[in-house]
Amino acid sequence: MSLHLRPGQALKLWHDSVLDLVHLDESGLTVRQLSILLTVYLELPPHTVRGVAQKLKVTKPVITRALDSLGRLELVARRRDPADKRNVLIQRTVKGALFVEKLGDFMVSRAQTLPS
Amino acid sequence: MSLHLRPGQALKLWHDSVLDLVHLDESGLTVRQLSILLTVYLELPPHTVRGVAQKLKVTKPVITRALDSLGRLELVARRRDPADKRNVLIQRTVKGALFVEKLGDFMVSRAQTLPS
DNA sequence: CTCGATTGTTACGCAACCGATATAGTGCAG
DNA sequence: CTGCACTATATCGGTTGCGTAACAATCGAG
Repeated sequence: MSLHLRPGQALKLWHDSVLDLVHLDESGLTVRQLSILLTVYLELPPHTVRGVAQKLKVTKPVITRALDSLGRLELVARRRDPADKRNVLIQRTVKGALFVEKLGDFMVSRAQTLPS
Repeated sequence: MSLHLRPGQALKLWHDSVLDLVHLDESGLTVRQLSILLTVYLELPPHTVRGVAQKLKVTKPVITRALDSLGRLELVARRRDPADKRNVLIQRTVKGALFVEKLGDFMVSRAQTLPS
């Protein structure tokens, strides 16, 4: 089952959800950082700097710096890969999980108030 | 008709769309700037600095600076309100309209590929 | 006309981000 | 063991964003 959405509905949904996010004020976030966060919490582990960089099509330093920021906010954590110590595994945190969950709730809630 | 969406679906939809936006690389954008952009293009004019600031619950300088950036990108334009010259009216541009339209298309397209 | 209120902008000091490059640590083939 | 490939991070100069506070322009009541 594919979800049918008209452009106007889609944009309003995005707008409303982003507005909720801004109000949450945990929102010094960049679009890139948000993208990294969602990738880590929605896609299957393990996540490495290189892997995420490829997915977003940005350079590795961009990811490193974003992880610094997200780490400061305790939304993700870093751990060396014991198997290959060159790798850094990006891990989820309780705070990050709650944050992403809240984002999902916002969007679900906003979707219900969309005009037909 | 309200749109039914499960949290998992909603988050994946957000993730996929944001990823498209990042790839678009017009993506030095802040979440706040994106929020302003969508507000200007989805809500009924006129839009003033003060009005948008209230809606996002941020201070006016934040809006002024965001408009500087968005203006540099030609995604919005500014015009003095002839009726009350203290006001600045935030106006849409061709480039901005195309950009927002693309965002909507991304999201619609992504919605169709969501798992049930 | 005048003065207080309102609008948007600018100035300042600080922190964060960017791209590009250089570097340190690790793995692995030979 | 040696050298090369690969991972992530650190460093550099420059740009941009932030919050707070001061500011100029404009309106409108009295």
